[in-house]
Amino acid sequence: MFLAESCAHKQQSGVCPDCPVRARAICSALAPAELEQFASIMQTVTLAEGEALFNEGETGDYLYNLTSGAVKIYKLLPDGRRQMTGFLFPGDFIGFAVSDTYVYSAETLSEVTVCRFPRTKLERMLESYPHLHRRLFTLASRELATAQDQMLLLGRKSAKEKVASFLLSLRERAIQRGEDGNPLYVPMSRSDIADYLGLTTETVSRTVTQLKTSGAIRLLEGHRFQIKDVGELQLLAEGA
Amino acid sequence: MFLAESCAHKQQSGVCPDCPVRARAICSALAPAELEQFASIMQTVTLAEGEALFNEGETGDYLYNLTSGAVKIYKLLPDGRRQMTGFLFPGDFIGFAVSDTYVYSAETLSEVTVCRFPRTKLERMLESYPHLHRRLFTLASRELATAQDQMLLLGRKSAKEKVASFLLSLRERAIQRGEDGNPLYVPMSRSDIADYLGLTTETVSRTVTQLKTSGAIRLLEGHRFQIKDVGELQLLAEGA
DNA sequence: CGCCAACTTGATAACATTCAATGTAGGTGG
DNA sequence: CCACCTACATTGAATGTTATCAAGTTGGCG
Repeated sequence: MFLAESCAHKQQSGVCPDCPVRARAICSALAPAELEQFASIMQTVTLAEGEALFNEGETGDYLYNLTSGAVKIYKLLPDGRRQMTGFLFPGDFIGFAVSDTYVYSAETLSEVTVCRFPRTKLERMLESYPHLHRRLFTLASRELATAQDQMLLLGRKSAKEKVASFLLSLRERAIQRGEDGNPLYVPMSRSDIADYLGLTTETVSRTVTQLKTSGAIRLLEGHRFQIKDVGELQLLAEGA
Repeated sequence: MFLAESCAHKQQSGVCPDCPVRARAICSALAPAELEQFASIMQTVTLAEGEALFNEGETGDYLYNLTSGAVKIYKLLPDGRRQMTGFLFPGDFIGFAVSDTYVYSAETLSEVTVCRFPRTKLERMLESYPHLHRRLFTLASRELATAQDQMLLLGRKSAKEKVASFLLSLRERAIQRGEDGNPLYVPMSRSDIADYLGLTTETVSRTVTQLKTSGAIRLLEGHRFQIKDVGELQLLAEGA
């Protein structure tokens, strides 16, 4: 829960062409010359685990693109109840904004590097490169579809279905990023998972144990899950 | 659950300039000349209550803009469990697509009129008018924020908080559309509301009764709710 | 006026939460 | 290097909110 100010700010130009996540990030819509201008308004920032990128309610001065590590996005109720609205991985864009303040909080789950864009400068650049809006629209639509899947999960699935769905979606995204997804790296705590799935830590723990006992998964060292039977998990995820 | 084919298809050009929802719809991004081209690829369609605009899994041949009436958007699990992902009102856009098939179903809650756009033609038009993507991005971002609020509701709020939040958000949107929002028109059934809030019809009914008994609301004729104490409802919605 | 669907109300049950205790692993300092 | 400490995870028992099952009631529409 520390602010981003405590971290190293390195101004780096000319690194974008070699960026490992460029194909999936917003930058994929840019020609080389544009990419250079893009890089000129951007800072590469490294954050330690547990640091806040920003908090709900703060003025949204920066937008981010995650290049390594993982980030959690959440909203809070006045009494402290928390709902994760997403987990972000390399290539993901952070800070879709409708208002001038952030409508959710973002915090690192691991050491993280991000490309940070001052909002005003990025907006000015978007004026000149309208095709970037197309890219942003695509990314936002995709996130919207994910959000709708999550609503189905939160509103209508049982604890077991939720956990199975969660593991499968993490795996799916890992594969999208070019990892093999099995064993699956699960960097978030039981409590983070619980707040993502609308459950308690205890229920998540019990359910994971059930899946372990039933032989669908196996827990490995270092926050890694081995999925022993993907098909089984897919059946569980949809309530079969 | 009937298909849209059974309804009247009226080709109407030149009506857009007078459109009551233009300011809030995607069309607000268009200059008069562009609007005319827009209208030329569009059909105005009227549907009766209970008709499907499209179903999850069908090829997404059309996009829609709702001009009157109300529409429900939902996803289904294989065993029939349903999650509403949204209710749409005049001015709302239907059919943000990431794939070539619809990822949810849309069905009318009342008699409805929509502007219907063939996807391929609209996409071709988007090529020539890139600023439309900006508009689409804004609309998608807004929907994304709404979806995140809904995740918080589904994952972390009690039945009472859910119902209170629901009524307030309906009211908020009615006000945005220029209606006064009190009494509030609630065109959806208890079952629709339940599937939106992740509850059962019985629980929604009981909770509404509670709100009625506590004096926060009053039920009027014709699917109308009078909110007697907005502040009270706002407190309930956030768990105070 | 009567019928059917939607809504309400009641009794019971289940799933997940809450409260509580124990177990485990990673990191720190002696 | 090991013991300790803390945070995280697991397990257990009891409780509670909401779901389920089952009647009734209302209201809209032919």
